[in-house]
Amino acid sequence: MTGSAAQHLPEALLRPVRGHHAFEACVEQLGTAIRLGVFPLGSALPAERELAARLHVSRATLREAMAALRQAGLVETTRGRGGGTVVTLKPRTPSARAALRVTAVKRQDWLDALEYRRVVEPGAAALAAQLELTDVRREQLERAHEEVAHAGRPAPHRQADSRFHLTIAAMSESPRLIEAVTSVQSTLHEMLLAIPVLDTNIAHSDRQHATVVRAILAGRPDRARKAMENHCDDTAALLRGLLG
Amino acid sequence: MTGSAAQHLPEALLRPVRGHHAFEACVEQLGTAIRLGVFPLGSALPAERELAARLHVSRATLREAMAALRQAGLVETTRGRGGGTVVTLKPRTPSARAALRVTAVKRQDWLDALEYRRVVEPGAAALAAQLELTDVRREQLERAHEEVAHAGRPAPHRQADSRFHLTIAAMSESPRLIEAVTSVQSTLHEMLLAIPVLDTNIAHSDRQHATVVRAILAGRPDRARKAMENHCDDTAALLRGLLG
DNA sequence: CACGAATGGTCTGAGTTCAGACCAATTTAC
DNA sequence: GTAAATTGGTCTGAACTCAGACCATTCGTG
Repeated sequence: MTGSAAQHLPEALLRPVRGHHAFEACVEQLGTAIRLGVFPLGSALPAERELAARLHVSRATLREAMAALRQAGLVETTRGRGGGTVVTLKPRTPSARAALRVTAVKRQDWLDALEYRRVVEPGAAALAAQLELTDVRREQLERAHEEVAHAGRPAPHRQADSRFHLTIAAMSESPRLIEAVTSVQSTLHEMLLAIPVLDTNIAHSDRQHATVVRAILAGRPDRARKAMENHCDDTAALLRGLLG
Repeated sequence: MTGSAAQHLPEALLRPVRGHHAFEACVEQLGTAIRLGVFPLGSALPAERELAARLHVSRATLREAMAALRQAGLVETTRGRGGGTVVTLKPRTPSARAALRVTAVKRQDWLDALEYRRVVEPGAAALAAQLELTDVRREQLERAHEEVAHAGRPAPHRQADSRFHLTIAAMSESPRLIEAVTSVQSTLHEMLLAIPVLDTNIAHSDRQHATVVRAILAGRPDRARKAMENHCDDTAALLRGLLG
């Protein structure tokens, strides 16, 4: 028996091979993107055929998802050339009531997301700082940062914050990291809807954003990572506190 | 137009909603686990009903996957009580010939995996070091480490190395990190099959493993992370060199 | 030996997903 | 104003996946 030491591994490793049905996954991904502000209010989603191709899903399945989003009031659709599907969802304001329904499993998942975030977001920031960014990219980053500072409170600010973090992830140019940050921001967004955070922290948070941006633009990976770690730590401490 | 700055995000963010069909995903996950040594030669897989439940897949689908693994010679199955499915695959020795078929896309994916690894594995090591490990866990870690040092060359050593890294990930107790490390080790394994590495590096690698283990057992997160970063950097440099 | 328990093997009917062709509405180009 | 292009809307038959019941084989227990 060569490998009895591996006894504990299958236990930890075997995980669901995929989450749920294809159309549910589409609803979730598109809904999340809309709520995070990747597709802001009034903007158009890609055409069905393109979207289906992007998500590796048949058009029929994608359309089921679109119907769900339409029914939920997130988007509206018009036909013909120049038509398409447009975002109609106004950013929601956090409500404390949702916090009551937090199960133990979800709580555990949220805490895990905070740990994970503190690994992947600083990693993405460091990677972004390490690359030679084009002028276009540098501008995108500065723009995303400005929008956070100038966004209204509280819902638009939340979306702008998500976009800021996702923009940094995109700068890393690592598909795996981009996916990791997207998934973690989605969970974070869910948490923040259930656990409203006070305005007081926003100024602090914005100062930390500025530090991260400076480090990335200056090409200082270690500094960028450290700055993002501080930011994640502070946010996490706040959320863990409110989670009890 | 509130969010024109987000123009670049959908481009980077929209990703396939799921990889492939369920049974292909099962084949991949189980095949990977077997090749990585999570299920060593001669060990038994969990019973079909349990595996199906674990992978969130119907038994019918799981059985299709099992049939594929059986046909590929990775496992053998016997019936009746005390029967089950047993691993028959001997660890493969790397062959240089496979390297010829590396497409540009795959090459890009491999390089991404190296970047990603350098983020998630040090993160997992730090998290593991930060937790209060039970005696059982400490022993599992030491055991996994010893096995790497004592494993035969080259294929069993490769498996033991995977198990070692996966063990550290499991110690982090973060489902997201465990999945990240599993996925990255799978890609790494694929790379190492195509790009054989010389024995010379193994001694160096083992010394780095020892440093990581010491830091984790001593409860020094920063030290553990740094040590794992060095290890990832050295492995990555080697592989990038051989990839050209 | 007989029975129970655990395992893989088989079957069925319903629901999901797919690829692709085709229809309908609308705007743009000429 | 007409034609082309682009978009969403609809339909079909095949393949995949599911849940669950039931069968066959083997081992341990009494």
